[in-house]
Amino acid sequence: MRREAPGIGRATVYRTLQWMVASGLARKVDFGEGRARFEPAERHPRHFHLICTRCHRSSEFLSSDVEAFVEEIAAAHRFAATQTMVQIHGVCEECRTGRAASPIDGSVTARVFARDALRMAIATEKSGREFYTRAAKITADARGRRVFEKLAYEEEDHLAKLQRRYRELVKQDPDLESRPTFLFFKGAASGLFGTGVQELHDGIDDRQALLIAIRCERGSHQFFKKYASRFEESEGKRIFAEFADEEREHLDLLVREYKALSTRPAPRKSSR
Amino acid sequence: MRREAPGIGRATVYRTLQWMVASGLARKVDFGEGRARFEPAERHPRHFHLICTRCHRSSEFLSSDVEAFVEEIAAAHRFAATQTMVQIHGVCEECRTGRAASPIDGSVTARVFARDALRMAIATEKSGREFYTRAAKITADARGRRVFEKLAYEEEDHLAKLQRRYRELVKQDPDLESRPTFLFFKGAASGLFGTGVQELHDGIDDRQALLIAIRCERGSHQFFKKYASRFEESEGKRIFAEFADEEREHLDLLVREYKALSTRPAPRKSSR
DNA sequence: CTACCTGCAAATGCTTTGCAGTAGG
DNA sequence: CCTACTGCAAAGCATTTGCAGGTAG
Repeated sequence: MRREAPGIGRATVYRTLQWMVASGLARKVDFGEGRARFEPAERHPRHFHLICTRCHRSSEFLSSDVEAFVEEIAAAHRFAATQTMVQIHGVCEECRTGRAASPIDGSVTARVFARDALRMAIATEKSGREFYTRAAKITADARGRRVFEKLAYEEEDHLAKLQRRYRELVKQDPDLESRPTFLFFKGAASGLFGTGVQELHDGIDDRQALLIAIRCERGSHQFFKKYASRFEESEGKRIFAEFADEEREHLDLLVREYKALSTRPAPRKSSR
Repeated sequence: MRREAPGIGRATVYRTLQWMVASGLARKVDFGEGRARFEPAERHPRHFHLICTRCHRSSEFLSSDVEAFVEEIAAAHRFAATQTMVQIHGVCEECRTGRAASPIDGSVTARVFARDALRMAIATEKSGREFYTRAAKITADARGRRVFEKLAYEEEDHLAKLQRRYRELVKQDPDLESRPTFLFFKGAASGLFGTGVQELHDGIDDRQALLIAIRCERGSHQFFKKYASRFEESEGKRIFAEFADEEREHLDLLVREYKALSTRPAPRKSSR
C-alpha cells in the first residue's frame, strides 16, 4: 500500500484486513515472526504451509493424509478440533540453489490444483479398474460377473477420459508436470480400492465381493464429495464433484445388484 | 515469577528465557496469541500440539506418520526443512464435558511415552512374528526354513518379554491404559513388516524371501534407531534403543545367511 | 444531512535494550 | 576491584482505538 497509495494509513489497512478476514475473503496466518500475515481465502479452507526462513515467502500444500491423521489424533484425545495448522520451516529450493523457479500466479495454482485432482481421480480409477477386473475373474455367478465386467469397462472408459483431460491440461502449461505436488493423497489412493483389491485375494463368494465393492465405492464417493465441498468454484472442484457423482452411480448400481442377489434364491456355492 | 518472587523484573525473566532457549533447556512456542510461550525442551525434539482455545492449555503428541508425511512433502517441494510445527486448535475434553481428566505431571508423561514405545515395539514384533512364521511355511530349502523358524521363535520370545514389561508398567499406574495416545505410529507399524507379509503371498523363492526379510529388518532397525536418537534419557528411549539392537542382530543373522546362500550352489527351484 | 469511512495520533501489550546499581568471587 | 547479573525505565514493534474530519449517496 505504501508504494501504490502512500496516502493510506496503517489503521485503514488493518481495519480492511480485519474486515476481509471476518467476511471470509482473507485468512490470517501466523508464522511466528511476531506479526501477522494475510492470504486470500479462496480455494481450500484447510491448507498447510512451507515457509522459507531465508526469503520469507511461503507456499501452500494440501494433504488428505495429514488431515486424516489430524482427525485420528483429535479423536484419540477426545478433542473438538476447529482449526489445524501445519508449518514446515526451512529453506526453499530457490534460496538454496540460487536459480529462480518458474513463477507462480493464481492461474498456475488453479491448474496445479486441477492437475492433482485429476491425478487423484486417475489413481482411484486405476485401482477401481483393477478391483473390478479381478472381481469379475473370481466371481462364480454369471450375473454378478457381468456386473463386475460392466464396471471394469466403465472404469476403463472413465480412466481414458480422465487421462485425455489430463493431457489437455498439461498442453496449456508445459511446466505443469514438473511443478511440485500441491495435493498429497497417498493414503487415500491406496486406502479406497487398494484394501478392497487385497481382500479379493482369498477366495470369497459373490455376495462378499459385492459388499466389498459397495464399501469401496461408498468410501470413494464420500471422500471425493467431502473434498469437492471444501473448495471454491474451480476446475479442481469440478473434477472432484464429477468424480464423486460417477462413484455414486456405481454405488447405486451395486446396491441394486446386491438387493437383487438377496431376493433371488441364491445358487449355493455353484462352482467353488 | 510474580507470585513466587515479586522482586524479579520482566527483563530478567525474558533474558533468562532467551538463555534457556539458546542453551537448549527450553523451547519457544507460538500459538498465535500475540505472545510467546515456553516449554521444557526435554524429551522429543519434534512434537506437535493440541491447543485448547477455552482454557489455553496445550498437550503434546508425537507422530511418526505425520513426520514421514512432512518429509515426503518437503522432498516433493525440494525444501530443506529445519523445523515443523503442527497445531490442532480446538476445545479439550475437560472444557467440553466439565469433568476433570486425571492430572498429568512429568512422571506420567514419561510412563505414557514408555507405554507407547512398548506398544510400538509389540506391534512390530507381532507383524515380524507373522512374517517369519509365514516365511518358514513357504520356504523350500531346509536351511532357510530353519533360519526363519528360529527368527519366528525369537520374535515370539521377545514379544512375551515386551508384553511382560508392558503389564508391569500398567501395574504402576492403573489409569495408564486409558490415557490418550502420545505417540502415533499407525503407518510405521503396518509399513515395516506389514508390506513384507503381503509380498510373501505370491509364491516366491527362498532368496527373495530372505531379501524381503533383510529389507524389513533393516527398515525396522533404522526406524527404531532414529527414534531412539531423538529422545532424552528415559524409559521410552531405552525401549526404542533395545529394540533397535534386537532388530540389528536379526539383520546380521539374515545377511550372513544370505551370503551363505549366495556362495552355496543354489538348488534350482527344488519343489515349486 | 447522515451514515460510514479515513487518517492521524495516541494507546496497548509483548518484548527488547540502555544503563546504573549490586552481589559474589 | 572486576565481572556478571539485576531491576528500572524507556524504547521498539505490530496492532488497535479514539477522534476529528471528510465523502458519498
